[in-house]
Amino acid sequence: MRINFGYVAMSKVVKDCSPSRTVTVKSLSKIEDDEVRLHKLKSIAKTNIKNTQRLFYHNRAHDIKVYRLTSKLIPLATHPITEKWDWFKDIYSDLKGLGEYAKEHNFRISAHPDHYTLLNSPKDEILQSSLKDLIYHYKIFEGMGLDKSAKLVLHIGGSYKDKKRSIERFIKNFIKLPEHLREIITLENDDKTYTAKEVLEICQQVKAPMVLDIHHHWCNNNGEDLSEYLERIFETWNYEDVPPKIHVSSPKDEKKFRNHADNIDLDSFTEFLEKAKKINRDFDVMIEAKNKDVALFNLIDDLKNVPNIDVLDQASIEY
DNA sequence: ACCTGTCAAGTCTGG
DNA sequence: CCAGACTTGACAGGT
Repeated sequence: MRINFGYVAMSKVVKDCSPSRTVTVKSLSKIEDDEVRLHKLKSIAKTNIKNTQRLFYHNRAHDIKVYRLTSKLIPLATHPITEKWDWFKDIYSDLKGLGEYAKEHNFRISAHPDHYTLLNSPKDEILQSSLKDLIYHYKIFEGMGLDKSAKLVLHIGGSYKDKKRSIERFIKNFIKLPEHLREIITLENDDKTYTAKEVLEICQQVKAPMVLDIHHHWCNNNGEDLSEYLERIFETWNYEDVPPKIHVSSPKDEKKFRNHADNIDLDSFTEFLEKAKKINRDFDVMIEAKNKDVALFNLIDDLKNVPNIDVLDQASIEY
């Protein structure tokens, strides 16, 4: 089975290449002239896209096919202060070029709306702003010309003191989403509230692919053994054009167990590979480590010394 | 050039 | 009921 590795948003190798530059609401509101204000937003957005393109060149040079876009590509895109700004029109040609490169090199693109995007909030205004955020991410993919193989990764949300009803509310709201949004959403287990088993059940019910986060599973489980669920988790991807994806990170330390370490611990990763071997199916690994792409290269280096593993190129292995 | 407090957003906990 | 933690890259103001 073949495993492709990727990383999140920014590189530790390419310098001065943030795709997430922004501006604060405070400093933006100090600008009186509308034109100057729009220019500020527009130039930050363009810089972010340009830097993402530079990261794409870097990814191409290092055989990296799996990449998560920053959610902050367009500064304050869903904030009321930019309401009058038609950002899509201003940067469409830049986005289009970015997407063409991604498609040309078969990149597998994803994005991860942050934890303020909550489809199961009991408050309608939170649901509405979450919807707005999903639409924002969709427009980025759309502008890039990506098809539904580009995925959004979401968590289920809060428990609101009644997990059962909160799951029901999630499902109700998820099903109501327009088709074009629903078909790009994948659901991930989190480190505090919704376990891998619970998310799997939701995924099966709403027919969404599940992204398994191994680190989150260690933080939050009811004693379930992953190997019992792995096959069914991967099966949620059966109708997709892309292989299943998992998230991999290592705990910072015993005390700050939920925090991400700089790099990936080899032993726990190979332990997972043993379990995955039984299913014998290709999958993608999103490395979520402080050292970003460097952590990916470090892990690949470590894997070179593991028996039965062939390192195919700088970012993929055969096992 | 470097340092430090602050930042759009929600939820949960502890006081 | 409210303040603070959560988490984290980047801004912004100061030196």
